[in-house]
Amino acid sequence: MKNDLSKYKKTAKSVRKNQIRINNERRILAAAVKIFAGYGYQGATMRKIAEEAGLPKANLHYYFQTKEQLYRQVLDGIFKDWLAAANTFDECEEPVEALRGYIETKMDLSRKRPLESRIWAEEILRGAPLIQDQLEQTLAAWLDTRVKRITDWINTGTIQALNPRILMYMIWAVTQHFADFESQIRALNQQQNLSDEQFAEAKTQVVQTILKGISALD
Amino acid sequence: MKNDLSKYKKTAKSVRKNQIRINNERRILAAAVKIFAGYGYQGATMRKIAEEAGLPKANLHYYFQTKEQLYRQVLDGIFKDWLAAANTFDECEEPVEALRGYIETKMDLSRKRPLESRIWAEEILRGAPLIQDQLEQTLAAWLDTRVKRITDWINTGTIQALNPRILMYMIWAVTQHFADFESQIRALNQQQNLSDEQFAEAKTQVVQTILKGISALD
DNA sequence: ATTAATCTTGACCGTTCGGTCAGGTTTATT
DNA sequence: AATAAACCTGACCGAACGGTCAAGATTAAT
Repeated sequence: MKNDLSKYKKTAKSVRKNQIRINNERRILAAAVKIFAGYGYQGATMRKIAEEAGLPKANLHYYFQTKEQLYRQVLDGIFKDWLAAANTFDECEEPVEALRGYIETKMDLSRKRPLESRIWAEEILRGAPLIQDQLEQTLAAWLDTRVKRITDWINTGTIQALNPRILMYMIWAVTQHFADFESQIRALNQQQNLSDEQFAEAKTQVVQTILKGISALD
Repeated sequence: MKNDLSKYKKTAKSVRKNQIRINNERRILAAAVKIFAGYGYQGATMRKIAEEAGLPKANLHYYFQTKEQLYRQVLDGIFKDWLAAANTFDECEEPVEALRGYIETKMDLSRKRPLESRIWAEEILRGAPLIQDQLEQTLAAWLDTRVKRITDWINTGTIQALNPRILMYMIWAVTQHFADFESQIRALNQQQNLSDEQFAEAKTQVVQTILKGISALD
């Protein structure tokens, strides 16, 4: 019960966590993202994370009781980022701009946070043992709402008839591929990561191909 | 040196491996595919693979000296399947049918061999530590040749101008997504894997979207 | 200044890992 | 029938794992 948050209710000042705790939790989480992304859940060790964070291993267990709990918090952070990006889907009324904005946001996320994308991908690859509930509830609800929007577009003749779910799977697949398969792309690009120019070209082509593919352009 | 193959050169009959060896290697490899796909390289243990194969753990080490060597053979098998599928790209002269055939073959492979696709994906996710050479040589050479074909199509005006590499990345991303992210798709499909009908629909839509997206249709 | 709460950490623990090996059994060769 | 080659496996090993703990150091509250 060392980390029981109820202890903070005693004084008004400590309703907010101590600065020491805030700093160390942040350091540990940042290190955990790097190590989980680089080695996977099983391959990551508390020792490696501790080294990356510059703290003794026992200190990690003071802030996060178990490796699984630390991993869960990392996943929670990733899911929040994902949902924030997902909301860009609703910013435009019109299908072309809504889809373009969403695809571009997802591409930017892959570019800026590839480690998080890889942790997510590995979790799904392993059968989503820890996030199945979130997928079946939060993600499924999010998808259902967007499926309805796309269905409306189809019914009003704004875009061609298609299965909206499969469209979303395609968008997720392509955008996340640039983060998840980065090492393969690098091996096929003279052992160099995509430059900013190359990535910008990829982003444009992905948007164009998908929008054109569903007859939303021309 | 127990497994040194030179021992088979002694007699004409044993140039071919014994049936016992053939059978056991096959059993172990099949079990290894299941376990590596389900738990990842680090999460997979020789004990789990032995249980799945119905053999004592020490017997695995008789046929495959180390876990890494067993894993390498699994990866080699996957790469061979991948290359076989890749050759369907060259079966048609014409871009629409060449691309359609390749996309459909990749979709079928994801449907029939999802475990292998996931093992491959995890290896890439981890930075391709064991297959970097194959990516940089065999795969890069394969891609270069197909890039030239696509460039010819562009130059003759058969398809619109685009970056052929990015097109291939998109095809790989989308087709493999149906194997690699199966658990996510299941969570979004009432906890049911895609039925044959649903998968057939996905296959059609993926082909249509990509071909239309590069202005190869209509 | 004193006390209480929080933070820090080296040393340690039981478990499981990949891998080894001696010695027995089965199969192939002559 | 005898010999050799190949196969089988329970018991074992050192290393590394996640996690614990007591005791000291630091910070916050009074």
